Amino acid sequence: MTAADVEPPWWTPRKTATPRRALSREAIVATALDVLRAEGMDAVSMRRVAADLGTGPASLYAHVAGKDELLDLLYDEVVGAVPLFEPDPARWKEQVTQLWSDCRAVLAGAGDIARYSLGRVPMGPNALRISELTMSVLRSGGVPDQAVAWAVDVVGMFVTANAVEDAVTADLARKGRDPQEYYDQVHRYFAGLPADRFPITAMLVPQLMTGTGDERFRFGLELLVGGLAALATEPRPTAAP
Amino acid sequence: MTAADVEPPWWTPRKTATPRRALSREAIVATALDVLRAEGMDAVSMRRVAADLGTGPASLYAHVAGKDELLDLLYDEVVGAVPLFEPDPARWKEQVTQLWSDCRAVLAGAGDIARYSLGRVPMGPNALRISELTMSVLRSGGVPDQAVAWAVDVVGMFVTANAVEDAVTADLARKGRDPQEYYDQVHRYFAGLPADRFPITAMLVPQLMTGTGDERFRFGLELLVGGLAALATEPRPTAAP
DNA sequence: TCTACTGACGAACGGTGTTCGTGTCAAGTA
DNA sequence: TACTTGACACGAACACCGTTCGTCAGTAGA
Repeated sequence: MTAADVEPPWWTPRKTATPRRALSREAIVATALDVLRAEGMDAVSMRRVAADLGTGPASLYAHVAGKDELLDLLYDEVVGAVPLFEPDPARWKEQVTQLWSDCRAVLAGAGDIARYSLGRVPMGPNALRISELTMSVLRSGGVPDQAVAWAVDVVGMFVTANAVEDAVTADLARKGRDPQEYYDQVHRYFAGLPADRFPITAMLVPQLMTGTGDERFRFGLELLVGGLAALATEPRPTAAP
Repeated sequence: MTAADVEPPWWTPRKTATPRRALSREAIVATALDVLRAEGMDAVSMRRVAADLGTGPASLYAHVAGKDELLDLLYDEVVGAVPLFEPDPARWKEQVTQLWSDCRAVLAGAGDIARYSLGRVPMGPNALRISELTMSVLRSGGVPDQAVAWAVDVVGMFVTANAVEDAVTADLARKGRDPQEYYDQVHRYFAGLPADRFPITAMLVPQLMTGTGDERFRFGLELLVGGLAALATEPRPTAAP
């Protein structure tokens, strides 16, 4: 983490720079990340993280204000893995699609932490860099400023919600249940619905059950990017002050 | 509830039709709904619902498989308040916009239960009727079947995610914190960001902070509906391709 | 060397979802 | 009418959770 000097004001600063023992904010976040990847959000508890560090839960509170702050830190650590790049106005549509797809992939690959970030607006340094890049790319494509600002919000929601859905099925798989079994159950349920009251649902069962999560994500992303492109005026030169 | 005969197969059926005492699945869901509206999702616990019914938590498990099932039932009860209507092909865009706005309003008005439904696909009878109507309206507008099927998923996510965000701020207000104070804090944070590393974020602070939740929702909805309209093949009464 | 401070941590508080075993009462049967 | 049956009610307990308090120990500064 090279940008730790940009932090929301409500993140409690480390009390001292020279911890006497091995415990530290970084070690706590790293341990929590291990637990998250291995067993999902439900397993990330203060007690569990403390136990993995060989101590008791009370020890964590010297470095982290509480579980909420730990999850904030954890989330920002996760999205730090999203690859950034230089905006290219000629390829702005491909670039936003790439960026948001990467976000989804990174989030879905780190357990169901996306679920936590849904309500709040992520404002850690890494999340901010992603927002900045998103807005930079959209602006270079000629999307109006107000649309750029709101698009970050809207698409952030969409990406997060999609990652949650992905993580839920991944969680299903980890907990031993076969996701295919679940989908089969849903399929049978749809197919058995009374066709007089749910005619279209019954008719569209094949279409409803088609498509991987990724295909559905691409579909929604195209709707959104297409809508933004329709709002764009002339592409403007590279972002200048 | 007039359509209780359409239920997902994993909802545990009531054990008997003649409960000996006042406890029943309906009474449990109704009590949970009261708690949800009054104090939000966090307050909806087995113990709390049981206490409000004048009994202990163990008593609920004869009527409900567990907390997950209770929340499933609760969610479907909530979305039962969304008003339905007859599809009119000439006004399909206004109709979907209306329907999804109503969904958001109903969800946001019932605490933060939207948070729960994010991962799973809602399949209660009331949620199914909304899906059916959505697909009916989209199809009447000439949207291709595959796009119709996926749109239900995508827009469902969008609406739910939006309702969650609304509910979070509403929850903030209920818990005594002034939401304006929070927004001011965010405003100051954005305004204080180093302009050399976050030039666009700094530049767009006014646009980022503008707009009510409803305005932002409308913006995203227009992007999605516009994208769907662009996919429509049938001769459409309104705009031309 | 002494003092002040701060991180570590055992113990406990009040909460959660869920299960077990037992009690109790209403309906069905003889 | 008397008896049996079985579903519902529910107290108690289990295994967790986040968080706080008070104490202890060891280091940094005077």
